[in-house]
Amino acid sequence: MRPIFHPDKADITLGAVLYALGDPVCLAIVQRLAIEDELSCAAIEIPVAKSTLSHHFKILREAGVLHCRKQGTQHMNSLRRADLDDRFPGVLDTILNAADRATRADQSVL
Amino acid sequence: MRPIFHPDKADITLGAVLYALGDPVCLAIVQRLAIEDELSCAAIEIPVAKSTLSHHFKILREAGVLHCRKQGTQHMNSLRRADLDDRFPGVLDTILNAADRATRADQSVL
DNA sequence: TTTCATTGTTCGATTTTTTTGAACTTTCGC
DNA sequence: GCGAAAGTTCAAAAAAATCGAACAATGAAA
Repeated sequence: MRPIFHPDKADITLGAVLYALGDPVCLAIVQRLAIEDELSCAAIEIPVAKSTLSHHFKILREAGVLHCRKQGTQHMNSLRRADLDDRFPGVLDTILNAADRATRADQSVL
Repeated sequence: MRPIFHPDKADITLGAVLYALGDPVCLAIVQRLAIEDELSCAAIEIPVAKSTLSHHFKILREAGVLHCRKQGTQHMNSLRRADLDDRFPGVLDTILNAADRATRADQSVL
């Protein structure tokens, strides 16, 4: 069981973050995490295979978008809000804002 | 020669915009357009095949990120800043801002 | 008006990426 | 220990990106 990798704040690249947010599954995960604070992988109801979801969480984690800690058999995920805001001010917030409005307007990103 | 399709402002979706911006080639195009105002496809020096570039411009255009008008044999492209800002306030600006800072820090998105 | 060069699109093939189910690991509760 | 729950890994299948070649459209040159 090797430790879970997280990039240093300074190593977070805009390209990786945008690539992640550009994926509808990842964006949906981020949207949920924006509300729920901390979630296990299983807690996110998205119609994709377990292995696919696992892959997307890895993308987000390695991009520096979320932090993951093990708790028993679960992986608890949370947004790295402070790090992202420090590195790319406003980016996450404006996107979440827009996503939220789009969702309310019944135009889900999925 | 069929007319060039552009989505109405109201039909621009965040998903499509983020998908486009999440692609390094598209992001590079948008970055250039943020500075240059209007550019032909050929004016953008990016190391991809002509047909690939054409494809990326189409992605951006159909996502509502840029507008394209024909001028002779050329296709002149420009950002749909007002429409994007109206629909998703701050999103384009903060991303361009972050991209610009990343570029200056020699961490090109390409 | 007949070339000819320029600009960009379209098409089919190739390569790359994404998605998936099955098998596996880890951890906890019984 | 045994079995269930939560994720990961792996190899195969499906989907998407990339490319070169052929094509269309326009303007310029002859």
